[in-house]
Amino acid sequence: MVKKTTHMTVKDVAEKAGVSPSTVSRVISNHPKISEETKEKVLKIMDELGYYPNAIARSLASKKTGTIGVILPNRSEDLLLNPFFPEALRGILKGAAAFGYDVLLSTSTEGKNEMEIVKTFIRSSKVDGIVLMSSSVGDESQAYLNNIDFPYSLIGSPYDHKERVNHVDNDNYMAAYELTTYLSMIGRKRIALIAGEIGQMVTMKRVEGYQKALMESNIPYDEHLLFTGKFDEETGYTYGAAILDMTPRPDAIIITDDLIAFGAVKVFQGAGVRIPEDMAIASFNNSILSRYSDIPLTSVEINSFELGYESVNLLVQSIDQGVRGNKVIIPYTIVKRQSTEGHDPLLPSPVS
Amino acid sequence: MVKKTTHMTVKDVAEKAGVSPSTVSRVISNHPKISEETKEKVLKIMDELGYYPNAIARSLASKKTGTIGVILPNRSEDLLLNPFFPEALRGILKGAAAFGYDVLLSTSTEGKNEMEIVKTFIRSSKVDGIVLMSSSVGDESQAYLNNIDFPYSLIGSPYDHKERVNHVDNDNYMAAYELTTYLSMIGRKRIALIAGEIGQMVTMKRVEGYQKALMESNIPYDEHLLFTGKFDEETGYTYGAAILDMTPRPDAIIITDDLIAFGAVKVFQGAGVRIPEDMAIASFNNSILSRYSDIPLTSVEINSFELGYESVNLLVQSIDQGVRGNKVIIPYTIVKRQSTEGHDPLLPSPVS
DNA sequence: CTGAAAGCGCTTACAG
DNA sequence: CTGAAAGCGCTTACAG
Repeated sequence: MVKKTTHMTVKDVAEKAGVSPSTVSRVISNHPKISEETKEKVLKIMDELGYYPNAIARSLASKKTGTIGVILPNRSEDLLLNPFFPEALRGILKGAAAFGYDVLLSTSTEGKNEMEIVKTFIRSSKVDGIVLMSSSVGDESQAYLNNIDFPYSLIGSPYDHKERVNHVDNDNYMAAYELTTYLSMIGRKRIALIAGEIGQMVTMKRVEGYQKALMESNIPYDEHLLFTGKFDEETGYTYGAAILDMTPRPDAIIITDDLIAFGAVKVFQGAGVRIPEDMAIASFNNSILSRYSDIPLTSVEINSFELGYESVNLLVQSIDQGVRGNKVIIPYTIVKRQSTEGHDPLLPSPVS
Repeated sequence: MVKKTTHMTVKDVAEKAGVSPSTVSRVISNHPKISEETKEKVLKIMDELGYYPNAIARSLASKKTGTIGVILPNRSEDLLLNPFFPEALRGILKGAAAFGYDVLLSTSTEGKNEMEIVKTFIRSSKVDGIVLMSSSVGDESQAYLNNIDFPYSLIGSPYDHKERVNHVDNDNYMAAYELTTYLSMIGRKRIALIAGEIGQMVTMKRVEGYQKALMESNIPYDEHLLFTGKFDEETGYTYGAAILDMTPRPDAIIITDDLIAFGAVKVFQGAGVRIPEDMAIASFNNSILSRYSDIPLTSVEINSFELGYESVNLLVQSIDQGVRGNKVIIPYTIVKRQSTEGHDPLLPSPVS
């Protein structure tokens, strides 16, 4: 066991190099107007001494932390089951690395709501900016951040003040529109929609796209075919069963998440309903689940990684240049599989 | 848009409350020997002023950050596809919240190796302790941390200095032993093993348990039946195909990760090999994939969440009380499903 | 139980 | 291009 070496400071380096602490500091931050000569010299000493700048002290003096705060939705199941979050987080981490930031993650406390966490991050001066990983109607965090004009970016669409909020999203309206139109094109007449939480902006957009497509396909919108629950399997069971019992029964369902879709598929399989012959199913997120499922699911690839990466890009612009209201749209792709297309289940499913 | 309120400081609070900054500081940190009276008074002023302590300044003065650093494996695919990491991370976040710590996540830089990230976290004084999410043989991070005696805990088993390293793990030796024995009991004679990366401690342990069980079941260990690759589907394809071509062909495979197992299953299905009749398959992690798969997989539930949670518990003890060498074993469960048990695939698969 | 003082390790106008 | 000085907002022996 080696003794913990007492930490070197700028002062130590300065003395050894025969310069002032200010100069050492300038070398650390790569200040432009410092002579190559002294820079080299100081750098050499720093290396010799094994010096490394204390980030905390730098933060206190400079009022920059080099850290971004990432707010995960507090409902912990999301992080667990829904591949969207790890995948988007991976994009965020990649982005943070690329732009030279560290990532502070919100810790999921039961009682505390999201806004409390945001407030704490900011008031304790631990972060330079914030990424909000989901957006719901009337979101308090967004309101707070807009109000104090703190740099942040949003994965999803702002519920308000769109012109001021940096955000990255898919065109969920179009995605749902296209998906619905596709189902109509393959001959489906009664198309139901099972959505995750109604309060989410993403849900709103998808419902709108769905309604618009129905209208253009001359299928009357029937509010009894619209179900909203949670982003879990349970929701799929529940509404799958409800749909099963309807007369006339829908012949297609759009489901806003693969996990929900699984619940529904299970119900239909149990009841001997053939997919896609009797019931076409199309969902969102194109998670690994949708590929490996018993019946591979048609699903919308939303490119979660890109969503995460770009959220950091936007945030960094917001921090460095005060940018507000920037918007990035990430393309989606509808990946068609057996649950709508049908094909011999013994053949390997199309890998996309 | 409201002007960003200039931040209150201890000094402001002190003046308004008619006490010294020292006293305010003691109220903040809930110092024991402070009179209830002054405490109340100061608390009230803090509230009135909307004061919130600056965490950075506290850190600098106190040399405690209230933050733990979590090191994700840098191979980014892991985080993406393998449900172990998000689930363990969820446990870590929960633990951090419970013990009052924030979580700083390692950002995945291509070039930087894990130890560099650990070093940077520590030398920049950004964290009080570190959680290492995986352990491999000859792990440099562990060596470094042991050497400077910095508080950390490990998910997995230390490759060295077991007596000094706080760690939390399953009994992977026993898990593999039991799983192998089980396959032998149901009549399998040639049991292959496909493992993730050989350098991982977890792989070593499982291989040992497997070998021991074979011996006790009077099945000769055949090194040609041991395959090591990566934690991905590809590995499953490759070695699944290799096993398919063997004569005599194995009649069972233990696979150390559900994702790898999927690759293998796909190969066998494509070749018309019946599972489990011709080939029993058992894997690890009991991920959501193993339940939803075409053929539900027998898999070992390792309780990733608990692993994560306990790693933080250990770490906090290490930080606060200087504890070293504590060890926690998290129980595992073998969840038996169709891939070894067989049953009518039309029946709903057993949910566990 | 409370205060005055020094200090944590940097950065940054300011002046030259 | 470089240095002296003040300061970032707290904490913590020390003394009383």
